Amino acid sequence: MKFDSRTHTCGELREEHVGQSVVLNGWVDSRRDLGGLIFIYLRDRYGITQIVFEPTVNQSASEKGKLLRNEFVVSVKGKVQKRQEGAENANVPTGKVEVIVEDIVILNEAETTPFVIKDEIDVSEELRLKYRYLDLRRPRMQKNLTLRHKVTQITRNYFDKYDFLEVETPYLMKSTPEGARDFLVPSRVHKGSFYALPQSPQTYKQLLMVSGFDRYFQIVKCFRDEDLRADRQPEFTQIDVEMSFVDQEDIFQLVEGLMKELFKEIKDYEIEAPIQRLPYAEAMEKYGSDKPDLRFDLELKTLNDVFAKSEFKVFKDTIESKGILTGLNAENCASWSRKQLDDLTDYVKNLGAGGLVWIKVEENDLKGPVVKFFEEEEKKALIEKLNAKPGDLLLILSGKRTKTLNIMGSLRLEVAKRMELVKPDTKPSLLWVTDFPLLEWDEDSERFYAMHHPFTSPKVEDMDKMESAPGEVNARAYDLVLNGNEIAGGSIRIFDAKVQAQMFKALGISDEEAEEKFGFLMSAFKYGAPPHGGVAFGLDRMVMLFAEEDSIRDVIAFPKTTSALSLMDNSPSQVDDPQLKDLHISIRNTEK
RNA sequence: GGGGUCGUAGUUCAGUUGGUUAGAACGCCUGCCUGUCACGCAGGAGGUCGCGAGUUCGAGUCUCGUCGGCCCCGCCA
Repeated sequence: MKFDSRTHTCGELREEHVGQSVVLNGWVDSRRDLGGLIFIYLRDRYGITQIVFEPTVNQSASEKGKLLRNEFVVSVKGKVQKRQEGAENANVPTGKVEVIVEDIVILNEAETTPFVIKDEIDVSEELRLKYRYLDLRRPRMQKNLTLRHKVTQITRNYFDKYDFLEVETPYLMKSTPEGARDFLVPSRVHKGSFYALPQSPQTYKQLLMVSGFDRYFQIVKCFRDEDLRADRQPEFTQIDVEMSFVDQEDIFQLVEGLMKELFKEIKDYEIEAPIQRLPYAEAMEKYGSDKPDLRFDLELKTLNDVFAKSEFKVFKDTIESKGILTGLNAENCASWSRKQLDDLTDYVKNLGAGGLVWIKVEENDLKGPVVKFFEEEEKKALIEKLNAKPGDLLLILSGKRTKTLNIMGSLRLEVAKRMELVKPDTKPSLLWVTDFPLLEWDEDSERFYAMHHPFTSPKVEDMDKMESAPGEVNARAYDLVLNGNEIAGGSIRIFDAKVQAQMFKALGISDEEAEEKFGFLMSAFKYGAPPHGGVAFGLDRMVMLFAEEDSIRDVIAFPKTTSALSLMDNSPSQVDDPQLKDLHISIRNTEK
């Protein structure tokens, strides 16, 4: 059904329309004024169509055509005609036809835009963000937002198909002590009190389970007041899901089904099912990451055994202090120059490593600054362990276990990038990382923090260690990883008030505090809470990966800069004193 | 909070050792042009070198500060 005066869009006309009278509306994308004859590319979100002004057809229309400039908004009426022999344009889907203009209305003029509305243009992101409404006219951005829409539509249909209800949860809620910094909203009615914007609807969706809405989902904004990154914005969108009477396997099935549909519909790609799984401990040791990119191997090997008796001081100290020696084999990279190796060394040093040991494998020997400290046996064992052959480059890091593995994980990605291991036709890698530790020790505050969140259920078999050895307890938590990006995470939740109390205790949260902050949840659990669990997807990241963009900013209509500013509307901004007064707020003097 | 990097015409950039009037391409404006599609040709306009101090006879260039973009560490249950 048509809702406006257009008969067709600018992406629609083909040879079959030749002879038809049409009305097109759109923006002037470009003009080629040949004097008498004028060609205009007319653009809307569906495509581009060439319209032609010929003085002999309509003198006054042609005169108006002369006035057109880029980004003018026009409505044209005319006849579709086949383009002349040799004048077709194969680069445009509508390239075999054109519209000969009989009448034109200039709906609006446009000043010269700060940048040309074209995909190929090279313009700073700063300017794109300032004039976001113009940036969004570019086909690339239109494509990205269309893709985003498609992902949410597929998602809604998928969950609807399986009886999930989309329920909206509040954006104004109670501030929580754990987790990210909250965005606060001052209460006008209640002097000195604040709402917080949700970091996620976690507690609400659990309460919905208690209420008997056994299958819930919501595509929902979440807010975290932390520093930004290419893949982190202060407000972002989650596909939030929760189910009752389920275990981990059920969630895996559900998610797999959704991923299958998304990949099929969007990339026309059949994912390999079941999605492979990797326990957290193994992911860390083999790939130095809890979200490993498995599009390539480059597996890390722990070398403590190889150098158990080493006299090389760095290795010896590491082994004595129960640290880790981890190495990887960059195959056929022995030809890397001294400068390249220095760059790699700087790379790991910037991440906090003491240094980088590099060894080039030659026909009959190893070569590198520290090889002289190695015994023959060690060399042999090293070659065997890393499966090294002449021409390979071996990289070794040593130090505290977790930190060193993390740095090695980053180095692994850097090396893969330099080796160009990911090619355009490389298959995507989807995997579940499972068996996360429940708790994480924080050196600074000398207490445990929940690795996932404080409502995550411990593994049944680890339950007895909750008091004796909380650091060794694993969680019924899982992350979905796509090409080295965490795109979803979830867990089976605690649904027993007693276990929840144990958890708060392990976190060093007093009964009083637990009651004050989460009393409503604890209380709800007393009235018949079903076992439940769920998952939440980072929609922005997922769309970013499908769109093959490097930043989630490119799949968000109006994103913030890395300093959390909106360059378009200049927010955040100061507000008038009366407004503050209403909210019982005064600004502290922060002058230096 | 910290590290890196960038900021010069509308845009993307060049600008030598600190030295005459800060350049190019694209865009824009004017004229010519009836088959262009990166149209072509001829001409023209357009600059607070992010901002503020300092050094110097002289600063786009050196120093310090500051604002902003991007990437990363910390942070992100």
